[in-house]
Amino acid sequence: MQPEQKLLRSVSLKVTPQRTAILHLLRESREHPGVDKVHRMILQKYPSVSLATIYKTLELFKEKGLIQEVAASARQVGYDGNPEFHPHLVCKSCKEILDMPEGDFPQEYAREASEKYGYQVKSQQLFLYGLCAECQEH
Amino acid sequence: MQPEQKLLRSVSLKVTPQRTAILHLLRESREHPGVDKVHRMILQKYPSVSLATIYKTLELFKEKGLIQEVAASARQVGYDGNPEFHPHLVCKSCKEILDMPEGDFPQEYAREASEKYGYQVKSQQLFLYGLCAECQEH
DNA sequence: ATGGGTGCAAAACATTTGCAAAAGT
DNA sequence: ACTTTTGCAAATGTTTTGCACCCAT
Repeated sequence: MQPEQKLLRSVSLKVTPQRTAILHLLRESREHPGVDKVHRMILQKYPSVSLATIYKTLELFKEKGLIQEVAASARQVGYDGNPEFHPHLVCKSCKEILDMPEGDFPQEYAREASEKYGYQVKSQQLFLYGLCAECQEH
Repeated sequence: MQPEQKLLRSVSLKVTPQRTAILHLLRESREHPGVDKVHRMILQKYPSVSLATIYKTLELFKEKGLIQEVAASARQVGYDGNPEFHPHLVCKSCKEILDMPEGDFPQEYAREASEKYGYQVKSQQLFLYGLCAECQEH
């Protein structure tokens, strides 16, 4: 059985081809596509999937913790099939979002948030904005 | 002369009451209001300012580096009158975004991005999501 | 005087909703 | 059989645009 099907079951969601495909897509790809791009990619295999389903599915996956939403900016929101928190590199030119899986998140900020502000920190996001190697040359 | 007027001049923008008020608002407040909230706040002093002006002005200020856009999530985008990069605490319950000005940004990630991925890092954002002290009690 | 800025209304775009039919358990 | 999910179309919400008038320099 595909790992996506196991994952869907594990959060008590019904297994449908659409869901399996969307989850598979996000878990495989190094990209963090937005709603529209996910739709276009899914359309290649399932030509009748509607945009509304993509919206509903991504929201659901996010709630269930299967994926994470990556808001690099107001106009660039992507979805990451890896729900673990890891830094993201965002190229301002080509807009690609790259994972930087190495290195744990710094815990000192979470500790400071807790000690100084009484915050109960649940998750973190670190974005590094700049130019990727490719785009520096052009 | 108000510091906002100096700032506007320093980036060669004409000084208008609308711009002065918007910039002042963002620099004073601890909040990081979104487009709509900025509009409502400005409306109290200048009842005829249009939403379109708010959009145009915020975009312009961002380009000029007078403010920074803070995208805590796809549905929560705010504007911060302090363009320096500092960690942000985001309460998932009350949606408030709090600055955490203390502590420099970790440079190790930027260095790693540069060394391993050839990135030229221009800026960073760190978000800590959780519950603020207030919201933990309710 | 003139170039840039503003407000309005319309256009474009993005997201959400309700519902009937289809599919999963 | 029962419930959930899907796709459609409409509704809603958000952001952008073009343009005439106004204002800061």
